[in-house]
Amino acid sequence: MSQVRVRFAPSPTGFFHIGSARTALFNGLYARHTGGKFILRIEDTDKERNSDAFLKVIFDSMRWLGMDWDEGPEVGGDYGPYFQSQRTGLYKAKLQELAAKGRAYEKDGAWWLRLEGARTAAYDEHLKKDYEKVDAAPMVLHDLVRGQVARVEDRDFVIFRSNGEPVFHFVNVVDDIEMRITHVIRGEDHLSNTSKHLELFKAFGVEPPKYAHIPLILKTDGPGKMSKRDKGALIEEYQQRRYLPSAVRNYLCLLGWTPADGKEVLPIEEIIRQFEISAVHQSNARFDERKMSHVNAQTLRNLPAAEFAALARPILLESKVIDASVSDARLAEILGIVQEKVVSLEHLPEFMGFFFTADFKPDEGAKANLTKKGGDPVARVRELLPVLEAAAWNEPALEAAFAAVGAAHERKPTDYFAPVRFAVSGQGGGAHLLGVLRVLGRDTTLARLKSFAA
RNA sequence: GCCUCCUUCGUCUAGCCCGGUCCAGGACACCUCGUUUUCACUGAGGUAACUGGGGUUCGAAUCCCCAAGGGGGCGCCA
Repeated sequence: MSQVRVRFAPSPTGFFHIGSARTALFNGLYARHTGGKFILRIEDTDKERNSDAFLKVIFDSMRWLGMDWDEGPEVGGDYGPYFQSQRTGLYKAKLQELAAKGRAYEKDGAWWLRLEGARTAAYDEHLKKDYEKVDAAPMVLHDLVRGQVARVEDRDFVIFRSNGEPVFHFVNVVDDIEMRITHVIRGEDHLSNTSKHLELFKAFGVEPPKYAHIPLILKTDGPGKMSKRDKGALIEEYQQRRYLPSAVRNYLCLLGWTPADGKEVLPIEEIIRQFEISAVHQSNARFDERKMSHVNAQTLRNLPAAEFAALARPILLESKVIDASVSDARLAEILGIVQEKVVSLEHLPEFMGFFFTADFKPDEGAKANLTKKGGDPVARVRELLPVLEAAAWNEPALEAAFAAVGAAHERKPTDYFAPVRFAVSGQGGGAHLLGVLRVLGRDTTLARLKSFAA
């Protein structure tokens, strides 16, 4: 079989929707899996609804997600131009081709595709109007995901508007032919359009590509598919919230497809290796922000330390937690104990800000919890202070100090943990406490404890 | 109204094609417990599902039919 050629064909009419991202992703995965080509084509035939700003959103989002295209805008290719607005001549020529065959005709200023079959008058309950029903043969689709799906297209449809512009169904098919597309992977919302497309391929006398209609992403709760107004529906939201693009991509793969080996958090190379269209699910999936967040956290913790640091530094700079004077070595030391606990880059500044300033904002909830377990927190810190002052500043010694003070006052060593954490960080949770004290350093730790106990 | 797709824990799903190994496995979330480390960590447990009804069969989550529910489409939008 010849080389696989798939395309993602968005219309720059809005934001980059999570469903679009996944469609693009599945196309890209299939291209990479098979060693084929991934083509980006911009469907901007409707001038009323297009904008250059939206175009940039598509490019930025796709690149952010690591979905680079082999042919298309900004990269070129042998089958361009890749903007449908620049292919008008081609569409007109193809329309003439159908007209010459007697398969297209003009009516009310628009051009229509003429279906083959006997005609009768009928009434459409939905549109509340009469129409000419065509007794056409069913179009049988052998969908790679859904199997055989037959549907009858029973009336002629518009392929060129009266304003001279071609409609979606027409350009979509013409370009798939001209661009030598071998597989069309798209959302299930296009399933019932496919009979129109198959009629067009038939009219052109061209063998249609293989189709794969993938399930849709539904709202977390409530009826219907994700709409752009739903929380979490737009890729830019994840960029703003510091999600790792690889984690977003990973989660999106899990919506509609399952890795054969059952591992859910896995690198893109492994996803590409395992990805099969035949394994794509048939049923729609509900979007789950919490699971996505979990995938993000897992991915974050699995990052090599250097990579984590490279991501963390600009975020900490931007939030003014650190300035440029903080050395890589110092940052690495802190990040070393933070990475295993933090769940998102978004929360990194508040999670580790106390390492750089004593002027942190105490967590009121944590403060309220202090007295619950260990009694009076100030008393605990006072008991502990002299022992810590005498201790060597490494984790085993610090652990021994907590144990000693606990034994001396007939308390559990852990009764001292929460007060100490709160005193040095203002928080109720966070990185491993002994590590925090070690990295914070003897002087800073003791100073904050004294200040707390004063 | 018509066309079409889908239907396993709250959610994402494995199993279904090739019926018995499934009183249905995993993950997220939730709950409980654990550690001389509190915790946004980690470990161990737990609650929780084959939409319903017929049929085929010795035997059905798995095959067939019907119903119900959900999704999508029905535009000179894409």
